[in-house]
Amino acid sequence: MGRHREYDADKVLDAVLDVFWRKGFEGASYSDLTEAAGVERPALYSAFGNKEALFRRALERYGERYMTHIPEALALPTSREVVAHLLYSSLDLNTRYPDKTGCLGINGAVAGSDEAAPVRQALIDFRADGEMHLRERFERAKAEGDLPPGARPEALAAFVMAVLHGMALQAKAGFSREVLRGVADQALSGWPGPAAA
Amino acid sequence: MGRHREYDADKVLDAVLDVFWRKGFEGASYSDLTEAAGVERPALYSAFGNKEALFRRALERYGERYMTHIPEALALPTSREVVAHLLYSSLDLNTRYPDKTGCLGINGAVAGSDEAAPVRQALIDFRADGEMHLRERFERAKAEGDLPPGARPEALAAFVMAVLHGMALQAKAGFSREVLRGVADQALSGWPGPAAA
DNA sequence: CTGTTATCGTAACGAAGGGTATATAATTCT
DNA sequence: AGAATTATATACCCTTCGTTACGATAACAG
Repeated sequence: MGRHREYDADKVLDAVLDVFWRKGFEGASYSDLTEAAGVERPALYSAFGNKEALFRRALERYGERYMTHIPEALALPTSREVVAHLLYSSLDLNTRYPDKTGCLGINGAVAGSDEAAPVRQALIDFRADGEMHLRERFERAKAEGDLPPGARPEALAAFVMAVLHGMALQAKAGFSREVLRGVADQALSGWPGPAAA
Repeated sequence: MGRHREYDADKVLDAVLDVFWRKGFEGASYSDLTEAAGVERPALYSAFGNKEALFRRALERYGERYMTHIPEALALPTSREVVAHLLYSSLDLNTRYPDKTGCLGINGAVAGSDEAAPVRQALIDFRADGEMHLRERFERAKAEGDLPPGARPEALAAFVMAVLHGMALQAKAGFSREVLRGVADQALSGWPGPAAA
């Protein structure tokens, strides 16, 4: 019983996600969020909790809605294809929406006040999760002979993540798809093949 | 004539720089800055202007004090040496001070409120300046035959910057020197040599 | 219809943000 | 010494921040 909510909580979360994507956690004010969501302040609080909880929900949704290319990539047969898919699909995501370039996993928070430390840690964990899956995929590739015996899955995974994050920063800085494509190409050109010693 | 200032403006700027390095532009409050500098608020204003002007001065100083490895790298004889020096010396800088990891050029601001847009642009310009010098260096390398005729200096420069920035983010996230070394190694392993077609 | 329950909107809260007015202390010039 | 000038320090300004009380409104159960 009781009154029904007059807004669509999913749409609200999407609107909030967009704002966090553009402005990051600390850069997005509650007024920004409520205005974008078309909802009054107490509605956001009652539905999602405080700003940090709201951000975590938005990050979770980001993973579900926009990170679908990661499992897609990991399922490809060779490590080279995994990396290629990861690079080019991330490039696309980072530049697809002109009003929210880059990646929430990075834009959300890099540096900031001490109060926002838990949010930064959540983002670090978020990125570490992807890196872990990638490392495991490369370990498998190494075991399968798809990567040379001397390959270091941990280093390769960290390298791919570094390029992805670097590209995300560049996208946020306004770099064109073409330039980012050159970055991805170069990252891929040095990828170790199965034949190497 | 008039009273002498009781503090060392250079030391104050260094202290301010450290805070911005750790917390970024918007994450650093004026109280943080004055406390670290050991100086009252009006002193900062009278010496450097408002927060944005103070940040720009700090960024300028950062370039002078901490980016000395860039001209060093550019002066090396081959593009491979240039990149190697850039990667490993940046790695060192990004992890040298445990209390200010990463790079001010990135930590300073990635995303944030609309009010801070000029500061973000200043940082974008700051990074673009380094990339431009790198691209010019690679163009020279190409002309000298140090890079193959098919090499794309713009893409190579963007790639190196992407790796550098990705590593800076990883350093800020707490990655160890060893892992970052693996990233740099992999970035360098795919570098085009003079012999390629 | 009435009582209960949950949402809505207004309006406010205390805290912290960046930025200054002002009065005092220190130094130099005349 | 006295006037002019510059730095220091206290204390405050106004705005915005995240968060919440509270009364009005709407839906359901009996």
